[in-house]
Amino acid sequence: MQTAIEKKLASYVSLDSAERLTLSRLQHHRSVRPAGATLVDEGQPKPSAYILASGWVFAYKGLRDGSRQIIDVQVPGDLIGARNVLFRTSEHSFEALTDIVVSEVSVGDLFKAFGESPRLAAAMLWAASCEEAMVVEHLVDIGRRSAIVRTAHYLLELGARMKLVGLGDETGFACPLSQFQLADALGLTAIHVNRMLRQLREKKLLTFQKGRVAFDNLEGLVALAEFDMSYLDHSAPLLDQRLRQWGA
Amino acid sequence: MQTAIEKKLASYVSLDSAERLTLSRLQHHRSVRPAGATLVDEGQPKPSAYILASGWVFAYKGLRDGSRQIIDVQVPGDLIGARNVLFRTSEHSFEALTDIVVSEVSVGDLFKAFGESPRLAAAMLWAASCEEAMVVEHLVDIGRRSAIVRTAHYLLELGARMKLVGLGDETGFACPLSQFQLADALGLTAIHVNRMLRQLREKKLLTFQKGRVAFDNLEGLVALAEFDMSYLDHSAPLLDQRLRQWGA
DNA sequence: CGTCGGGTTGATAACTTTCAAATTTCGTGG
DNA sequence: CCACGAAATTTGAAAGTTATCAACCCGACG
Repeated sequence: MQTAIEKKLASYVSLDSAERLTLSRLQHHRSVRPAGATLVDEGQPKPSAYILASGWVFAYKGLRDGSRQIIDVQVPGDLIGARNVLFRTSEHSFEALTDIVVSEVSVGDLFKAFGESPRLAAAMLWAASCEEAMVVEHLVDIGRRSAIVRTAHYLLELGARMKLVGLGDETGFACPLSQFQLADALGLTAIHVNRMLRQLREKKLLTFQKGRVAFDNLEGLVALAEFDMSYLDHSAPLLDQRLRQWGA
Repeated sequence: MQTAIEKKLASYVSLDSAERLTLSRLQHHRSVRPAGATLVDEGQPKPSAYILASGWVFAYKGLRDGSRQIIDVQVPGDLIGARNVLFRTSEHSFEALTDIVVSEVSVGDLFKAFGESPRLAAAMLWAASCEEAMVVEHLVDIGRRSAIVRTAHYLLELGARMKLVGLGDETGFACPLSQFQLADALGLTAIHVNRMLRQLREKKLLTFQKGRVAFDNLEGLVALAEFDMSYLDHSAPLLDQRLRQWGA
């Protein structure tokens, strides 16, 4: 069976069997963590990354006053800690939102894999670059969009990402975030998130209940949120073209 | 004379004369742009990056309703477009805030330089990673800090960055941002920024007037903003240690 | 001299949080 | 299977923060 990351990367570039083997070797050190487990703690150097096979993880930064800001959430197929591993100690913590299955990947193995397959490296860097684009989009979300638009936009983005790994479609997806966690991601209060969700429900745009986000009116939702998913699109053709340019 | 980027990178790792030569070769294609010029426009692929030699640039994303969010600002010594160049079309626009001097760097030259000197590559990736950490910090700023704390925090960060390239000290720095632009960076209204600046002035913490930010009471300011500059610290020792680990 | 882009200020409106409490959901032990 | 308690969701009312609207000031510039 195809793991989430294999599915995702395959949608970026076509990988041959040697590359697929390299990728699957990266996922050897599997482990299971319970919901609530801390993967990487703020401030501690952690010279390994994780590939998330199943479940959700989120990266957050805690503030002195006890509040916190969720930077981004990782869904199956995402690389965890890619940014922090290479050159910096971790600036933020990672916590499992659900029970998860992760593969620990050491920096050495990652580099070795990159050396064996430039195409694989390109696909993974592309994925990392998409995740960074999402952080930027998140910044815009929080900085300049009203609470309701922000909420809609964020849930649409999550839906698009889940669809990319086959865990969601245009009708919705399973979302384990509590309203408190959603609030920490959106820079709002849980209470206000609740009201925004009610508004969205009353407008018959989306329903978020019992751990599932249902897009009741996807078109209307996209219009409300000004959602433009180009920042996380596949663009396999573009990536392939770039690779050819560089002779990889 | 040392350019800003040379000064900055030298503070990360010690570069030998060959590496310094490589770095200076990257800065051959100098050009001057007037304030207000657009370097990279949203949505257009742009297969080159820029090294900013002097002046300020900012990256922003415009929204349909005419408002915009400034993602980050680049000060002398920063690499512009590093993120977008390698694998993605540009998600946001770059605009010169002042008259600037930039060196255009093609992807090819960049890769070649990286091949010639792993230490140089590490230093530049480190710098890029610091810039990313600043975006994350910016996200936390906007998401979870009050307007006044946010304003103080942001100006402190800019001050720290300017100090890194020798353009500022603990008394303050020259800051060409208008209150409108500061507002677009902070996710606030220019009017509200004005009030926050007044409050900071009345508390004798900082004065922002005539294009200069003066830290009237740096200690108090750091306390108010909960400013912890570790996310953009030098850490030359750490980087050197990592390099040795990898045998570079 | 008049205009124009910033900056400054006040009054009012809108949005979001805070506080308080009721209701529902869900896991656990009886 | 039911009861219980903890956690999450939901709602209302009041308070606080930030945006909007409307002026006015000021220095730069043609």
